[in-house]
Amino acid sequence: MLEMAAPKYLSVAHALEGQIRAGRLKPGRRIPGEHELAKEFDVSRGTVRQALGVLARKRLIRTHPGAGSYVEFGRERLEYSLGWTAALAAMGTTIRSRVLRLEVVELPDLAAGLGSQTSQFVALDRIRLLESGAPIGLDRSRMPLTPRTEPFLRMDFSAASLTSALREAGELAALSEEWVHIHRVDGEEGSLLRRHPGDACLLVRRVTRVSSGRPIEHVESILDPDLFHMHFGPNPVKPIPASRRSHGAPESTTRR
Amino acid sequence: MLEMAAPKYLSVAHALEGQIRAGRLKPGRRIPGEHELAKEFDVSRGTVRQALGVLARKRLIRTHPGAGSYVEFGRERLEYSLGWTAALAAMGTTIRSRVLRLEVVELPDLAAGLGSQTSQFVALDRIRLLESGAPIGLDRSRMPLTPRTEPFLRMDFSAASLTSALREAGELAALSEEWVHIHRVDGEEGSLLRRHPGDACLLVRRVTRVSSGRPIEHVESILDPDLFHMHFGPNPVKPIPASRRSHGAPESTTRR
DNA sequence: ATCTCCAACATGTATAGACATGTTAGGTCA
DNA sequence: TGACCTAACATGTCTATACATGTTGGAGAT
Repeated sequence: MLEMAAPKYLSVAHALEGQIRAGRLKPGRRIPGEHELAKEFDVSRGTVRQALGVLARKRLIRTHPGAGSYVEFGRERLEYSLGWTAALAAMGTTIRSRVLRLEVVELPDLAAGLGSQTSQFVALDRIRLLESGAPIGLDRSRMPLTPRTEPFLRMDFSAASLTSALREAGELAALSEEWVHIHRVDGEEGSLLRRHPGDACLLVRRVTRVSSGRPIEHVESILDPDLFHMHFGPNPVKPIPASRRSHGAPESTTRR
Repeated sequence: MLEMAAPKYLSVAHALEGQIRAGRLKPGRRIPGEHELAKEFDVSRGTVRQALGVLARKRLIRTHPGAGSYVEFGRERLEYSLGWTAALAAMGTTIRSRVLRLEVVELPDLAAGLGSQTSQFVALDRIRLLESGAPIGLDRSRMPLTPRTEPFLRMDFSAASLTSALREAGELAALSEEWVHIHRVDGEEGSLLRRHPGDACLLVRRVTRVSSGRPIEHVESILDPDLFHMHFGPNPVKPIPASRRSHGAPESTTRR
């Protein structure tokens, strides 16, 4: 069968991707520049730029104006579900945290959503960085302001664990609930995470409660999607209510 | 403070995004064409195309060669965690399924990973479509081939529920486990889902087992990330092992 | 040996033009 | 009225050129 020719920019992207995945272009190393690739593939520099754009969106390369494009393939996926400590251990390295914000804020909507008795929260925002300085995540934690959490305002959370701080304050986590979205970063988030505005990242929203159901933490984490995945379970399968079962409704009610 | 001028293509993108979010460019409607926008903003058509590329990557618009670009803002997010049936009900509409593949395949690696006694699986691939025909997800289910699942090979899964079929075959789901990733679609997946290769989608991998631990289904679902999110819990928080707790290791061991 | 400067590299942005391919609407014909 | 055809629209791809901005390495001075 005669295969329709792909556009040149996709052919170039495919060829470079093949070299990256085969290890001929190695992680951390610079790939040939745009002008050089244009000569090599006998295409225009614009076509090369389009191809590199494809590779950049696949997170195979990262371009640095003035310096060149570097291979990023080979980064290991990390499991975030158990929090940063587990991710840290799995990576065999340390991560640094930089506190972006630590103050009291008034959030009535969040209070209503959580069933919190107070609408004042300790707001702790941190960016997580590899030793190299590369950002890998952004955390926005909100803890109801109580006598137990008020001392957090004077803690150094670049070095301290919030989970530990909560525990030591007597706030024993018993129940958590999570939502996972794809989140497209805005300009500020993009700037912090070294992403382009609109880029897709993993957003995990977690609510933690004590055994009585009182919320102790609400956190939204924006995670590098090429570094992290989520893992849940094993969990019991929730039985389907009998009324729904008896109908035996198929997933699709429209015949193809 | 003197603010550095954004590139023209970002200014154009921002202006159009503002119109979309303000409702002046309405969902489903065509936006002005590239030539018209070039005149309107007094920039080149290439600059307009770059701006539209930004909006396309943000899923605010979708372009159709020859026809124009249409606004997509306003699509509702759906929760996938309880499966297609729940998503379907929440949407207040039906979805159609198209079977792409239904056959027996040999998958020793998957068998090893699942602890399955057989390395033969019933492979059922389906694409999920809205009534309009728009694709919203892609499912690849693998069921160990047993006398109970062998009849699946002759079932019409464009209309039938796999979950129901398993239950009616006596395979009672008791335990499930899930992983959530961002997945960048390849050419074939992109073509099926009307996405560009490299686009980020939500990939949910779920393993379901009966109470004895025997696996009955392994499914990978690729979901439109702008339509779906995941929800987990409320679940009990797993206590941290005492040995780790006693060390009191902070999340970050490196002081800023 | 170190510092400074600058040329030569890199990528980013913008423009213009040409051609390919897809879609649509209107005119013509049966 | 419906079918068909085609012109005029749309976007996609490709090329070339020019200029802006960032980085790097080497030469020269101290």
